Amino acid sequence: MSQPSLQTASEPGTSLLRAKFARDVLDVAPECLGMVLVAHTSSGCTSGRIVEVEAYRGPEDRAAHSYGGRRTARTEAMFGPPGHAYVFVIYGIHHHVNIVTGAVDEPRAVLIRALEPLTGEALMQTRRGRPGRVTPLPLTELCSGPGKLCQALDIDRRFNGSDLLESSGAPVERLELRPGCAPRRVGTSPRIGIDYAGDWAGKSWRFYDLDSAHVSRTPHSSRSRKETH
DNA sequence: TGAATGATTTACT
DNA sequence: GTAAATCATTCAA
Repeated sequence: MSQPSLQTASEPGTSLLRAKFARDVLDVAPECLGMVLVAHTSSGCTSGRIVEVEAYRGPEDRAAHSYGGRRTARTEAMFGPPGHAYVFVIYGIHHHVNIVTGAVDEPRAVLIRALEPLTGEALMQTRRGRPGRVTPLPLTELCSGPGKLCQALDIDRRFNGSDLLESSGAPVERLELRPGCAPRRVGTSPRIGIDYAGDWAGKSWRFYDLDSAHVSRTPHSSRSRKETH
């Protein structure tokens, strides 16, 4: 435990922060809680604090797209350097965004499942609004799911493979990950929507801020918890 | 070339 | 509680 946490990383460049993401995805995932995801797009800037994530652990994890080392056009970004984005489409409708972890050729990643909106709430409402809806969505419904937050922040595959840690010289449209404030208490649970993965579905590789009202769902009887300080 | 399948969300009963 | 929406991606042929 001699390594500083993601939250306290301060550096002129990005090499130190990137080194954090080069570690095992199971160590990195809970430390992503509290970090801030910022989306700079042509229509404006939106951001949110990460309050829920899941770890997908490369070739041995049957729930991961890279299970068995499957390296395809879709999963290519997961084999790239840590600190980059892996964005994919699910159900032909929704986008999901991950933070690539581990060394190059280790296809492991942290799925971002929920955010607490910080900036650009009006823009999020516009993007998340459905035709016919008159009243705005509750704040807790804007980014409380992996598909919802991608819609709110206008994240799609144009960000696939992009560097989340390098902001200088970046294109106008970019995704950025910044250090933030770690949660007081971290809850764990099995991952959502991967029942097909057999024994791997039982692993408690979902991590969330126990004190946040912005998680995608609060487990009915989750007793697993751990204090962070 | 074609069939099967989702790391989901939303609306509806 | 159940079901529809909707298509990129994968894999078999």
